[in-house]
Amino acid sequence: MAKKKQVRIPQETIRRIALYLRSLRKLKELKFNIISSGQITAYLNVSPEQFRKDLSYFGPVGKPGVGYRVDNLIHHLERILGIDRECRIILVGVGKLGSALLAYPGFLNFNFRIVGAFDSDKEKIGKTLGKVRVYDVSEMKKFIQHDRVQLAILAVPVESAQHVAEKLVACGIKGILNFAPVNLNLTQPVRVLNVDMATELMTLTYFVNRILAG
Amino acid sequence: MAKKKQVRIPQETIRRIALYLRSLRKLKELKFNIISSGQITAYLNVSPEQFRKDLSYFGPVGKPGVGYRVDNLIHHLERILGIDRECRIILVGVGKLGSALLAYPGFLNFNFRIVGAFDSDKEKIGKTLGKVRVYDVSEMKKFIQHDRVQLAILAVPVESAQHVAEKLVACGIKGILNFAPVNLNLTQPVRVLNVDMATELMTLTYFVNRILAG
DNA sequence: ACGTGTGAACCGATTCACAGCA
DNA sequence: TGCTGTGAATCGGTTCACACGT
Repeated sequence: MAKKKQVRIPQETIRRIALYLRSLRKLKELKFNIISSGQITAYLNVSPEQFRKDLSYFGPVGKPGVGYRVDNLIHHLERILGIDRECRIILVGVGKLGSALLAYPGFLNFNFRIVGAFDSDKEKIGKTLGKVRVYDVSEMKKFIQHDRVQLAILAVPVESAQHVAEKLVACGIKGILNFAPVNLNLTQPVRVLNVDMATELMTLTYFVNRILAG
Repeated sequence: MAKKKQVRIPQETIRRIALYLRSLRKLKELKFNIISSGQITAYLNVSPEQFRKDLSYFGPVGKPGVGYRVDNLIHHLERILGIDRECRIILVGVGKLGSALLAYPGFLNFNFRIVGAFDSDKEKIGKTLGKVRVYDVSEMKKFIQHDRVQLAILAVPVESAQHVAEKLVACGIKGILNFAPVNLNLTQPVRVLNVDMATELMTLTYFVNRILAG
């Protein structure tokens, strides 16, 4: 995955690439073979120039005067993101939200497989939700190391989030998708992405009030 | 809510203000009365300067040489975001994810109240989850207009998301928190915020591979 | 002619540096 | 002195404009 230049790649570029990929999958289903930057961005709130610029960080892939081969581009983007092979993930915290996430079909579509769920509630341990079995948190380390798991979804209550996150990092986890409404403080080289519904709603409220104010 | 200048306020500033608010609530619980920009940002991955700059868009609120009164600042930020009074929201799509969101306690903490849930499944209509009753989608308009609801959480399957979103806008909804993995195309003045778990995981995978590569 | 790829120009957000108040 | 508030400088990302390949 050779970066072309020493130029730093914006995080937003990566996020958009994930978006392009989702869109391309749909276009492929609809039997598109070749598409242009204008076609793919038409329904994405992204300009064609932005799309081409995003791709340019990773080297040429389209044909001037023609466009992009859909298959080719999908594979290219999957390689960039590192999801061209199966990514094993674990889920910690099998409450209401955690259970819902276990059933979320979107993950498998993109080569993510939840290999285990973990909780400290004896009631839940041993059960199987969807196709995923729930284990005791004390078994996390074994799992993470045996299956070379890099990513964890954290869906525990806010009180235990920091503690569990530290434990995950100690077990070797490199990326955390955090659903707990708290800022995790971790020193190790871990990447954390927060998904915070309440914060999103507050942001939305602000902008809605702006719309209504004119 | 007088904006001080004609300067456009960055969206990230608004998102961070929501973050500050969450943090301040916690500090208040811990009996802090006065805090400085350094104290509040210490655990937030935000610099004190950034914090002060963010606040500066909305006029002075702290005391030089002293800091900020926690109570005062909380109220100030709530007013900025428009959540100083109760915000009524609805939820559409009572599947696994929708049900989990109904039970999410974080909303109420910030003055959001889900006044109704909607689904097209006759099995679900009439039931009460948590304290929220599930209604037929055909009753949405009545609700939205009667309760002056501005915000909707969209948790329907991806196939119906665009259709339902259009319906919501037609009913007068001004902001949508969209959990369906699709880019909604809406022309009216509506604000859409997307929460897409698969996209987040892909982004995370990219950065984790970067960490491991050095 | 058409559409990609990309350096350059532009624009907006963050960081810096400091004036001013308690 | 300590900390806020903010113009100015810097930095990074997006947009523009166009050279090049088909």
